[in-house]
Amino acid sequence: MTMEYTQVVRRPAYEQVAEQLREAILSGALVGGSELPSERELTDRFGVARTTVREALRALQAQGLAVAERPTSPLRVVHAQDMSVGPARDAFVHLLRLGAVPLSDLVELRCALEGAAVGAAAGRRGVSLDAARAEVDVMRGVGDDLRAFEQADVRFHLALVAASGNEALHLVMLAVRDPVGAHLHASLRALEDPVPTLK
Amino acid sequence: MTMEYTQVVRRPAYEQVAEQLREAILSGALVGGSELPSERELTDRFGVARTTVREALRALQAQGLAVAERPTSPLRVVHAQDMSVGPARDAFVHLLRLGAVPLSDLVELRCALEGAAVGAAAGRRGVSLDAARAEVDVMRGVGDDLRAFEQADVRFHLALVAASGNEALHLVMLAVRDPVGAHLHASLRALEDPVPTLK
DNA sequence: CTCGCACACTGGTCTGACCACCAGGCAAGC
DNA sequence: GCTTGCCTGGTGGTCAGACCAGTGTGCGAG
Repeated sequence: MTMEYTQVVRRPAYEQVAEQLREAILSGALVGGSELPSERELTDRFGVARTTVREALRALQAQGLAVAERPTSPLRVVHAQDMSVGPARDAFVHLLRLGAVPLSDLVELRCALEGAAVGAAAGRRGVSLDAARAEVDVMRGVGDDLRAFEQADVRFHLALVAASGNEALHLVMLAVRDPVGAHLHASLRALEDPVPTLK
Repeated sequence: MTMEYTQVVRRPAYEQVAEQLREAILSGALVGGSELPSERELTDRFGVARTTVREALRALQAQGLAVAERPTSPLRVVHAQDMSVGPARDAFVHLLRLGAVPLSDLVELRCALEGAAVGAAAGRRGVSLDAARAEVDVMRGVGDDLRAFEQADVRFHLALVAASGNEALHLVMLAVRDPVGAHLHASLRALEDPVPTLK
């Protein structure tokens, strides 16, 4: 018979440790807000060296699943509600800076988000759009101050999605805000200072 | 006079190393697809121990900025076009599993995305919606097979955003797809197997 | 021209040590 | 009583040095 062979997989130990810890956090076995076991204890539990454990922890940290209040203090499991922005936003920032996504696409995405937000907000009772309206007034009043206009604009977008009560919309808007803002800033600077600051 | 004090900041070395490498990648100083310097060389360049360098590399890896083709092979700087899905999708998966974002919100987000996608696709010439239409036909034909229906549905959503040519829409849709799919699967399984598999 | 071995890399892992920092306990001082 | 100050144990941060297992390369033997 023809034997079925499978690819040999060699996964580094630090990855396996990270994987197990990640699963423990996502499954709720490690409660949000609580302290992770100390590095030395994890060393014992997993039967690997401390360096290995530390590499795994750095990965979890980069993904936002573990956070350190202060440097030199034990890592804590992230709280569900704190989790939101960090990693997702970073991912968008990276994508934009790498040029994988044009700015115009992001703006279009933002439009889509807020269209949906308005719809969702309209369907909820007791929702106040005052915050959003206030920003519109600000924008009307700033005149030629492009920066003030832009900032009010950003707050307007956020106020809209916040009113919708949709966490996912809010989150993506938050993630999109910084990259878009950074690009706008760069564009404004280029307008005001025709000579680019070449290194 | 009252002296102005500022908080003392202590940033770990591994973080500073990661920061510098991150900036080098995002700024293009390290070209996408090229190999990162070896750990030992980075050790010399940054003047830190190899363990420190490795912790920094694990962080970059977790963020998707550096990738290893095989384990035990040098890390490569991520290609802009490859960057897209990984980290952002992971972030959504984590958010959903942590319960920070209800599934309904994600579905609503998906609706918004594809509304925008249809609009964008309509504005482009030479765009074919055939792929999307085909999936609709599939969904019409599957009858009671919920799984097949669901898979066609996912492909339909993706085909729509792909037709729009908007990278940002496409990206977010990709990021949302897996988490939504996983939850739907779990729900389906719960329907078919009324007795939850308690540990 | 090819085969095969040695060598020079790479990342992966471990050991064991030292440091700075922080919190708790506890005793000496007010 | 309360404060002050020290000591101590535990934490993360960092280091140097070592070994291993893979991998690619080049050079010499056949």
